Amino acid sequence: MKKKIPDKTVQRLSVYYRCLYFLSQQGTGEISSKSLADLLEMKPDQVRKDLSYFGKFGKRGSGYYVPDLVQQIAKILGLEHGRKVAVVGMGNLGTALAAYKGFEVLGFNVVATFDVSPQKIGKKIRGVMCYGMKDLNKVIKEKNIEMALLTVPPEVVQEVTSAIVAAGIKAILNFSSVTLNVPKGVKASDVDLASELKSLSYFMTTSNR
Amino acid sequence: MKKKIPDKTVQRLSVYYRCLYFLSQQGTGEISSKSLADLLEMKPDQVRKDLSYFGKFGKRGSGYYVPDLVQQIAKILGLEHGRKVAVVGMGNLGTALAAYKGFEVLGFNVVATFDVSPQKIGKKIRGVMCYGMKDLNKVIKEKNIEMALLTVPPEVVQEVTSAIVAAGIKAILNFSSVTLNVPKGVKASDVDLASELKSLSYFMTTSNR
DNA sequence: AACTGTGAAGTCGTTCACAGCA
DNA sequence: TGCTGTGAACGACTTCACAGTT
Repeated sequence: MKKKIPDKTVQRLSVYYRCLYFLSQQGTGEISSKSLADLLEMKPDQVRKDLSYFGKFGKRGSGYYVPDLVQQIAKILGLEHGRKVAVVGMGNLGTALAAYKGFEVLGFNVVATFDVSPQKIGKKIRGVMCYGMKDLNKVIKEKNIEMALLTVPPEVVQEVTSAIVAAGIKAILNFSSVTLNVPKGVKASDVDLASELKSLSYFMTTSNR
Repeated sequence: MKKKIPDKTVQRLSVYYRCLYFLSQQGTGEISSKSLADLLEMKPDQVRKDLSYFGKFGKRGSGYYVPDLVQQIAKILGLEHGRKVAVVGMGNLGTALAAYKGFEVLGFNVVATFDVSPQKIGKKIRGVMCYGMKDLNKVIKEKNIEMALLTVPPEVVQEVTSAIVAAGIKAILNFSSVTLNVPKGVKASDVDLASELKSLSYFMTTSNR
């Protein structure tokens, strides 16, 4: 529990979480690293190693008790209490994200959206109020929003980023294909759709893997 | 050029591509690994190593000639001639993807969309015709579509996947949070938004990195 | 007997450091 | 001299293999 935890392990923790959450809802009691690994198409060793970075959650001889493990992972990931999320930029992608059910069920709540368009400002979009950019600071602070999904045009990405960081946002998921420049203490992660497609294209043209 | 090329290298190739494409449009002639690395916030060594897997593109003493390098990478990534892409599932996310400008400029063309909704079938959405699921096979074969962006509900993901693979799709970008089961020869890649968010959440709660 | 937790070994990817060319 | 291309050293992540627990 004292060693450095690989990034990859943390990413996989999310995958375990979704799977275990599902299993717990199905009423599954215990599960072995082998069964869980099979479900996720990975090796049992990997599952055990990953979990062991955070503690000893399993029972030798039987496996892991699913409801407890879900709780533990939720705690590690900081999901015990719903996290408040803002969507900044309500174009097609932003609207899709604001409506995405996958987030809510897993402890993320979109509590505000932002856009520049006067047609959108002041209206509820998919049940969530849309504010103008000038209210960024006020709303983020008032509602205590910690995370943002950024889907604004590339030209204004950096400007908007500075504004939301100043307002207190601690984590950003960035959907523009521009690399974000954030101060220490703020975590940013990029989702680059075009890059994903290009990797696919490469793998299609070759026969490796 | 005979050795196995790391996956990570291929992924970065996409990043180099976008950057170099931009530079070439700006009229940049030559660039050193150092300058390119600075632009992308990476190390020059990494850039050179990555490129060297595919050949010797640079000139010692001066650097790389941008227009040529762009061409070379486009060729490696299979982007010389536009690739045809279908969007399957025209909910919010699918609609956003179909309209996403970032794809077209880089050699991907969305030439068909598919949905189950009678309100959408037969209409053009963002300039692209929307077909019913029963036409999947016909349209994909007729138009020679090679790649698909999958944004259908989890319940039908596997079923739809089988259908499009049977129709000849060779690469799939999967946006549902379900792991795809594809035959050998087909490359699938998952974009898992909720997982991304959860990793962020973890990094927010700790102070490492 | 079944399964976990974990050092040790192995594999994969990155960084170093320098030889070689323009 | 300036910068590429690349083996070699290093570091990160994965897999192995087994001791330990129920």
